[in-house]
Amino acid sequence: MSHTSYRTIQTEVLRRIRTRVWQPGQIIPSEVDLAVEFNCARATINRALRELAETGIIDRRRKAGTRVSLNPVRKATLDIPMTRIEIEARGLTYGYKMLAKNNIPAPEDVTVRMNLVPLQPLLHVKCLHLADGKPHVFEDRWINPNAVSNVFTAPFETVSPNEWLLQNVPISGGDIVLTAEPATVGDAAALGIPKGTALFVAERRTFIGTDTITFVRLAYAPGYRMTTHI
Amino acid sequence: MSHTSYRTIQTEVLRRIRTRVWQPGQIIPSEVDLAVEFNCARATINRALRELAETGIIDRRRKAGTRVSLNPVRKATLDIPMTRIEIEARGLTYGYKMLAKNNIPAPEDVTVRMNLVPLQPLLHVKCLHLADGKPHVFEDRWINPNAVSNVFTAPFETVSPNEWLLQNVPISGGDIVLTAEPATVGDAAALGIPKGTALFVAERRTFIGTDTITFVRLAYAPGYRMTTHI
DNA sequence: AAGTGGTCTAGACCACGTT
DNA sequence: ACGTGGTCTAGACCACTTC
Repeated sequence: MSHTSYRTIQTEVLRRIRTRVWQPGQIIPSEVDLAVEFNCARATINRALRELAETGIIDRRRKAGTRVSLNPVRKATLDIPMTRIEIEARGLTYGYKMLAKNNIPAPEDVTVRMNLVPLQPLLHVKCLHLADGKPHVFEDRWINPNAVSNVFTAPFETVSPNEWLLQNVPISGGDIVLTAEPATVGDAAALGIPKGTALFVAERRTFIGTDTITFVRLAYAPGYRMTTHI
Repeated sequence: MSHTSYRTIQTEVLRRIRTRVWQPGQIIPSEVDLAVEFNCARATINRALRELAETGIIDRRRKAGTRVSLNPVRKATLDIPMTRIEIEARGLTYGYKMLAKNNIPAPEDVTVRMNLVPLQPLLHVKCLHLADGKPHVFEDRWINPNAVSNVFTAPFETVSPNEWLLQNVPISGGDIVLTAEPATVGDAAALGIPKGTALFVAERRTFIGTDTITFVRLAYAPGYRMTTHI
């Protein structure tokens, strides 16, 4: 009996859950018991179960023990690569075009989302990412110059804000909102589609500590699919 | 010097990356070196770095060492709860209504997506989830009776297919596609909106081993936001 | 009070990939 | 060949929560 890896244990635990040997809501044996059964160290059991708990398959609480999740909140992981990488990965040619760059007071809905004082001047950049020459996503971005002191030196004419920021700004966190919206006049013009077309839109905020670095709205050309697996 | 936890190490590593002490693409010290520096066991360093690698912050390869990721593929985790839970969590009253149930040959696009032979009879269920009495999401689902033998006994008149399947079918995996689509005639009728309205749509496949259990298209009422954080 | 998971240690061997 | 991360062990102490 050698090589009782944590992966082996995960597989067996999943099998028991799938085949209803361990039913939803039911408690499963403790780490110590499982270590005896699988003839391995408790740390190995711990790693196996800890990872399963992270995916929502089981619930663990001290003293209360480990249970098969009644409501397996399926956790899906979205990979959000840089647009250029995403396009090149499909074997298409990436293109980039800056449409506008201004330092202007931001509208209220933007300053609210960014937790900034109203009418604060922000760097506003609009640009377009292309795949094989066709519009792929229209980017409308606001950048807080107070959080990115050297942003005015950035060559957004040739480098997309996302790539420049990734290389030049430390990031501590962010959030993403995914919606479907009818194309605005601006979306329609940039993507070359009729106004009102159903668009997949991602809005992303990025923080460093408590400061908002940037807020970006990405409007994807019709037909875009965001995929993930469980 | 006690209590050098893996979280402490993660925080310090992130600080060094954020402050450019360790720059993108640059190699960082080995686990052994870091264990000496932080005065802790290598296993502790390993756990700290392994978790950071899972989030895409750093890249690790045997022999090659650990590097600050050049292209930090941001991994966002989507929580996909049952619709009832999602609605109740907002303090709204959940409602459910089955609209149709048939055992009929599936259209080709469905059988293709499900890896089944064309025209195979499948259980087709349409239903509506409501929040405070208003349509929240329209569900159009196909279920493979060969993978779910007792599906014809399921009381879909009162229990949503998702909840019944979760309790009665072992699941091994699946995938999700998120898109924006104009409302079809069917979407419009079910959700009480004009045809062509931009809708957020999730299509989900669920497998047990190599068999497809179910394919579902979820069309969310306008205004729906799927949120996540990094 | 007691049981369970959470974490840490010191050491070991192995797998992989660079050299 | 050799250095790095990947994993496992046996033991320990701690933190939390239920009883």
